[in-house]
Amino acid sequence: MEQVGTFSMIASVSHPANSPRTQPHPPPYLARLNPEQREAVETLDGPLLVLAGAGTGKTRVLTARFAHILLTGRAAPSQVLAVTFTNKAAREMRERVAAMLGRPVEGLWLGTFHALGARMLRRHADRAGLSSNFTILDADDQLRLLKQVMEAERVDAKRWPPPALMALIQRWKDRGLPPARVPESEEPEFAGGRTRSVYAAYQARLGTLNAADFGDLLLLPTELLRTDADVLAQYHRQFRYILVDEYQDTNLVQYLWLRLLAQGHRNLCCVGDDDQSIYSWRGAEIENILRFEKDFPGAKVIRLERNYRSTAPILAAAAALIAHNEGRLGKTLRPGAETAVGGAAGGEKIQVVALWDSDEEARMVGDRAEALRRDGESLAEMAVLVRAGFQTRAVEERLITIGLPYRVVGGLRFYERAEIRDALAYARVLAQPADDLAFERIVNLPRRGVGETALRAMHDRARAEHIPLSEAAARLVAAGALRGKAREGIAGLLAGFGRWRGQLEAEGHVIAMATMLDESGYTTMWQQDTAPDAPGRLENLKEFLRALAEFESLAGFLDHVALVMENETNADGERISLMTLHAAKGLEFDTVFLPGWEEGLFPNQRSLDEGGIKSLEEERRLAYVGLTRARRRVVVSHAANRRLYSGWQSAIPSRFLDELPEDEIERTGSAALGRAARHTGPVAFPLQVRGRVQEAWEQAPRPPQRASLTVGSRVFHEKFGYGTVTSVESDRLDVTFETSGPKRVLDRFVVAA
DNA sequence: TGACGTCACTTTTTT
DNA sequence: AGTGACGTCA
Repeated sequence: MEQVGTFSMIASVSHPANSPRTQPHPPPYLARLNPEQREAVETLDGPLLVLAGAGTGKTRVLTARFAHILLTGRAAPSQVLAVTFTNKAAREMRERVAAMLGRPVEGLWLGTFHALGARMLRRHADRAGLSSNFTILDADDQLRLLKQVMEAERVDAKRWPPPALMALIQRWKDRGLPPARVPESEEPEFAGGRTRSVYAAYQARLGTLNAADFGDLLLLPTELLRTDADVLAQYHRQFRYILVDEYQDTNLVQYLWLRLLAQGHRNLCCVGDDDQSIYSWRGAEIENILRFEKDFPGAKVIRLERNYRSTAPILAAAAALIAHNEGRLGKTLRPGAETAVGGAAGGEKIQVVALWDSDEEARMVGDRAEALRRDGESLAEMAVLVRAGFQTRAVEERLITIGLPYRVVGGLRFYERAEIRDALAYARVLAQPADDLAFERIVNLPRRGVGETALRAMHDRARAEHIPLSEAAARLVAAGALRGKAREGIAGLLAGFGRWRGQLEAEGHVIAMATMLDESGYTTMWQQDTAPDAPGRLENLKEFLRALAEFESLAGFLDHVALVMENETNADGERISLMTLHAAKGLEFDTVFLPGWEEGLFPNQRSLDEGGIKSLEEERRLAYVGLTRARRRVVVSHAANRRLYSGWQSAIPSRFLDELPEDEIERTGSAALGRAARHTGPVAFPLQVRGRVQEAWEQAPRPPQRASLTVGSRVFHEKFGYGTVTSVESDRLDVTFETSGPKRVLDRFVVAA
């Protein structure tokens, strides 16, 4: 995009008129908007909700609005608060705003909820009982800390799984509840009714460690704004305009934080799409967006419904699907004036492919992707979007076999690998000797003969004298309280940290870090490791140092790591993308494959068990997100049998398939033709049975004496072989198979033996 | 302290 | 099937 203005424009634009609409020649960033978009950009005063459907130009509106605020002189960059959900979105907005203004913008409060929360918390750390260089703990550290606290509080970790308690605490934090505010009535039947005291102890422990967990980054600032009128007033003065992206994904504490900040000027603009709310499991409350007009009286609501991304059949299918949801604000996507490809009338139908098993499904995806590439389509414009991460594996294997380049997005993340976390722990101890969690991780890594006994001694001493672990270790060494290897090992490590800190001062963080990894023996440990992945880990460590070198200080780097847990997107070469539906939100591709549309998997059974109808609606929104990622072509598929753990599981087609409009889809597939099709080759046959795959399924070999199947019946299943029925529940049978163990199958897939 | 065997569990999604 | 937690043994 060409540069549209500079700050020299500000003067000329801001003075003469408050309403830019009255100007004869609107600036280019306004001219290219449709009327609704333009209204969303120009409605600056008061609360505003922009309901932006998929592909309706949401990002364009947000950035144009941002630029508009600055260019009309309504506010300086530092007076606008812009919140996104992901780091990627924040980066994008920053770049686009800079492009519109024609230069980089300094002093912006633009970032993710967590990054901005952290920034605020560092400013006022003392008021939250922390010092400003507090450590941000990741999920792993949180859990380890909680386990320690549970032990100290004598809560049996065997009976009460720590992850469950962690989830409980996080949920409280998501709702803006510090320990003191959790009502007694919410004490669950868990941990012997002591969850709240464990929570309190956990928070206290965080305080002594000078650490905050992810939830605290929002909880503590919100608590601060709530209780400290001075701080609140300070931010009211500062933030004249507030912009929020993906509002449908906010949780309660994020809502409270925003509401407190918005009380000042009431210029709050939230952009979101209730049909794309897919994070309730993480505490997001779709009610936030549904309630907006009540929460902010006098709010204006603008709907963006013109979709410039997808073909008409895709939009029709998505609209029909999402119409099955009850709790919606209501909004229908329709093709925009100049629909990208195919025009409003044209466009390929949605393809629904029925396969025999997940292997065949993977083959279908690979073959079709390959065929499309032969026709000249770019692999970079194709994506396979799945419900659950494990589904990518089958596809990956197939893509490797046929040699089609792919990348898994959001799979294993760089900063979660063991060697990187180890290196980070070293870095943390270097930066903050009091970081007990990090110290504990590396004190015996590589092995230094520090076992349970030595560790316990350190813990005891630390607790008794209220000092960090590393300090306790030093005193134990000095007092000669440790023996043999442990003593030497710890003494050597502590001496090392002394040197490395000196080096940090003198020669900078990169040199110090590299020396530390070498001298501590950590690098050597991997060099001597004969495991096949050891060289790769060493390579990762080098990459770690490269990443470190891009930051000015160790502290800056550590913050980045905690908050920007992204995997480096090495966008080298053309690759088809594999990712979960969640990870795909906000992206778009020409061709989208949606495998695994089966009951139990999608909609996901576990999700349904937990949340009932609400969860079903969320699953449906996930399907909606999947469909609307596609510009030109969607291939949905489902398999009758899926590899699960070590064995196979049979499944029936997803109910979502029945919710797609028959006119917009084309059903093909080999599954319904049964065994014969599998032996005649990979060709996909159109079903002849009135296009209804469901009916074709029912034509599959069916036991004539179906009704006679009872507990104890001996049956035969195509995939699992012989077995005995252990229970019958309408058309579902539990069968213990002789070779593959107990399975739940549909009666139509077995015959009496 | 560390090596080895057994066992249960996994697969929903992640800032 | 692959993994991690846990117990037993040298």
